[in-house]
Amino acid sequence: MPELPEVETTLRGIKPYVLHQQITHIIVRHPTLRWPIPAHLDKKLQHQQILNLYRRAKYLVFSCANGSLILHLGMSGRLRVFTDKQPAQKHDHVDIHFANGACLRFTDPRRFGALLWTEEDPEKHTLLSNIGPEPLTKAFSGKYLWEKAQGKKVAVKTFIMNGQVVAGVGNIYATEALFNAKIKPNKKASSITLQQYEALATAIKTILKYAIHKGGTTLKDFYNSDGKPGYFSLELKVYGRDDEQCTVCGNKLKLIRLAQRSTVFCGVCQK
DNA sequence: ACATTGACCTGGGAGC
DNA sequence: TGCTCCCAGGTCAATG
Repeated sequence: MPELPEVETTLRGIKPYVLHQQITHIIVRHPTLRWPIPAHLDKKLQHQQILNLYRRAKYLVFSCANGSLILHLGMSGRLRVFTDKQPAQKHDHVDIHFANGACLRFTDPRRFGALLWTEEDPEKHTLLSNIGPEPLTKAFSGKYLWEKAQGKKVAVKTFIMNGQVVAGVGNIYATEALFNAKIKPNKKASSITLQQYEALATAIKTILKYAIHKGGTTLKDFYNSDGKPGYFSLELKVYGRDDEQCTVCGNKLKLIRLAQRSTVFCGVCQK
């Protein structure tokens, strides 16, 4: 499920219940995720306090005195907090229990998610060390994108979905941002002008902020909840709307595939 | 260095 | 009802 706004919303939802709390034990029911959960994770985490909890790209980092847990939700992962006993369902793979009685539960039907342990600076871990700037920081700008795109022949959509270019822009928000910036997704990255990249950087920031704002209204869904979080309350203008009419010009929206990902756009509005 | 494709998994919906 | 096929919000690893 998660794109950056959903991961950010998850972070904000669980933070009040787990930050500064001490772990009593963890239960691993299904250790084969994208990579195996380290066998010694329980021993490493036992009795540790969560000293810091933050998001980098779509990764969540739980820092303790002796190392850090790096967690990714993959395509279908969820985290929820329980304070009462809830029987584990089919895809509830990991529980992290805290001294305050809270249980942080990781659920992931497709098991593309990951829980890894590192004892170095998490930023130096191979998964995090080559990631581009966070899209909601000043370092991410139209000028940055334009400079980075020089000599790049990939489609502009594929370019902005590359985590080494910018962190955490997934298929939905890439598709939507390109529509808002009026850029055709299959154009070569190097052919996009500085002015267009400025519009694109602005569109990415605006839509991510808006989606996080929307997600913020559903924070309760991470606590003692069986229901699905309110992802996608966002009104999407093109994603998933192929063959429907463009909301701006009425033209029929087209579906193409770029780097094996569905891509919807308006052939009239996007140049 | 860059670009493309395969791989990892399960579930849900369309079509027959 | 049930089978087969295709698709899904990610991204690393291998290959050209």
